[in-house]
Amino acid sequence: MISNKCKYAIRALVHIANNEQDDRAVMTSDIAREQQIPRKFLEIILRELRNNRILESKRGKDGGFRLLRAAEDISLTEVMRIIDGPIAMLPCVSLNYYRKCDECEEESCEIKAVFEKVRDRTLDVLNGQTIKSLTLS
Amino acid sequence: MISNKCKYAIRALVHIANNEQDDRAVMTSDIAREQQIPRKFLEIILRELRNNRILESKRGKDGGFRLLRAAEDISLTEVMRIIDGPIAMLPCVSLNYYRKCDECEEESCEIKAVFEKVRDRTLDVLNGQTIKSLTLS
DNA sequence: CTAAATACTACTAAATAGATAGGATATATA
DNA sequence: TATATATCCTATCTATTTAGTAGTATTTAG
Repeated sequence: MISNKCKYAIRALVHIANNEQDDRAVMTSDIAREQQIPRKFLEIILRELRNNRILESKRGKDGGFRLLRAAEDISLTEVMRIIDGPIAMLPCVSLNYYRKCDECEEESCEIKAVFEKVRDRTLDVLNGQTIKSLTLS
Repeated sequence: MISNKCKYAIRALVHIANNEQDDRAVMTSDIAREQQIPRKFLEIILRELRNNRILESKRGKDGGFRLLRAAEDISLTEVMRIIDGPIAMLPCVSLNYYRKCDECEEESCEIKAVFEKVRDRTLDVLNGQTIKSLTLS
């Protein structure tokens, strides 16, 4: 399962992509209202996306958030990894968050191969997806 | 990510499948030692698998656990669902643990379709796997 | 100056993960 | 029938993660 936080992050980014126009930033409170996301929690999420160079922010009146890159250059996997960490089902088959298992030798691990395949099929689907491909247009 | 508990469960079942012979039950302490799983934690896991009709147990001296069904009739997904619950990445695309999202209308949900595909590709891999297919032989 | 927005720090409550402790119960065998 | 040995069961524990909330500081357009 992905976390609620991650689902919120994706929905927020899609909302921003759908509502960015004329260089106007999109406000947290608008996203929160329309996407039904708790506002203060959303603040944390948007700041995290900004810290990871997915969004840029503008403070003060007429402030808000904008995509830092084009929507088609923000991949779904990048967002998921920022918010939830690894996508793989086992640490020892993770491409971006690899960690050796404590109790098994990898050469002889029976279950590793299966979860490598799961990872590959999962990424086959997710790698093609961007914030752009999730928007209405 | 699957939990450690789930990984332990899979490894324990594979161990039992590899070591069942002459109708002798396999003891918790043997599995714990050879698979490097904390013994008391493993007890809980094995009992849970017994309660879900994956294993049968025998108490007292010469006691232990045996597979209740043939190893090729115990699917990996069944074990994963018993221990960890849903396999899907969103409640609203889960086949066995479906739950509606609070904040989105499913007909117009942008992200649902992607995670349905991930679920299908994941199950393509996992459905073919059984405890038998993970054993040495 | 002021209203309105994000930034930041700190805190909280509930659930889950990953166990451990200790005693009750069953059973093979001497 | 006594005993050693195994599972069964209840309770408890600690740390981490999840999902937020509260309150204040800072920035900025007008």
